[in-house]
Amino acid sequence: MTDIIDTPDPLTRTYLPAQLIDREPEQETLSEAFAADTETRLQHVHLYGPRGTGKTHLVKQFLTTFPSTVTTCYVSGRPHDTQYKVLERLLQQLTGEHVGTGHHIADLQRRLRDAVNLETVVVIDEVEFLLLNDGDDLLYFLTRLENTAVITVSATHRSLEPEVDDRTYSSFQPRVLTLNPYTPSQVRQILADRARRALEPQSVERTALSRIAATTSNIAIGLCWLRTAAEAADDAVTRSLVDEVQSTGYAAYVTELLADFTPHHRRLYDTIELLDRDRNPVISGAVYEAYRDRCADTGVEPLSERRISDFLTHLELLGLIEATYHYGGRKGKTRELQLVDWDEDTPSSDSSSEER
DNA sequence: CGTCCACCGGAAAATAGGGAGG
DNA sequence: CCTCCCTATTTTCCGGTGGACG
Repeated sequence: MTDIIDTPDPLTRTYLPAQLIDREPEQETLSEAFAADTETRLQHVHLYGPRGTGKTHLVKQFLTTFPSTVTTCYVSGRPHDTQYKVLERLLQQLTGEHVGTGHHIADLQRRLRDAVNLETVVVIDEVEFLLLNDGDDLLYFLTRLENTAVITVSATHRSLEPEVDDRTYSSFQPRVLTLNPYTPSQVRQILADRARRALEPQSVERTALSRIAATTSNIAIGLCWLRTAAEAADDAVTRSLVDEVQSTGYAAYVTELLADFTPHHRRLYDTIELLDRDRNPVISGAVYEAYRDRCADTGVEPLSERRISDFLTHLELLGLIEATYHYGGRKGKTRELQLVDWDEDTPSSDSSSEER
């Protein structure tokens, strides 16, 4: 049993490649928005792109291009889903001071206002979680700050206009940037690049990558899948090995996504996965009942139905489940839930692997 | 045309924690 | 230590929804 993994880093989602593949136009647009000659006022930007299109990488890469006269901050709205948490994080990044809990929001806002005497660029990644949980107060505050440009990033909202108050949007007025999903050949190229950096030379079959690329355009899924295959490989990642570990790879992706959430999120997801075996939509009430039973089996105190309703929305925002909302009608007011079929067009006996 | 499905989702309150000043 | 302020998480409460069925 030989290990074909030399350096695991490039196969993880936190790995930031020095060069992004096929995102030059977007990098261009970003630089334009912040070009020195566009008046004195910094421009706000909203970046939209489905999961696994390289939003976070693009924006992090972009932050490194600023001269030292500009301060940059990066915060993700997923763990930091309240105004308070984001402000706390920003203060820590800007001034190094660590504020605990228990202070007034207005107090943190005042301290932050004092801290941004230099030009500052603030990125709020996965902003949909912040908006869902705590509304747009923070966005209103930040976009009205002097010397500060805000870059919001979302995998779910193409525009934030319908999501925030009019007064917030009017001070935000972002330039909107959209990332399109990668094409299969781009996915293959990106995965090949990562594999070359992480694995032994010649250890990945070309058709193995094609198989992944033909199944998903989400790079994060692709990476998990490839990594899972590489970990299981004896001496090479073959196409059949990739087929073999397909569901394990996706499971690893789910686990990675849910790692930032509570064990109840995980339990809830597992519950739906079980109910979804027959691929029929299931309504939220039934999901809650099954969840409660599951808790009873494991001796865990279940959360309330209202709370779980919010957690279902989280899973939906993560792109793990699909929900059809019924606001009344014969079915009453409810949601029909289903796992996302991420590998819908998985070719069971495929002969049309793209080759070039 | 009235009724009913079934829980969405807003609001308030309960609970548990921390910080600052007396 | 007490008091009074804050945030965070979860529970409790409940009005409201609209198409199909009778």
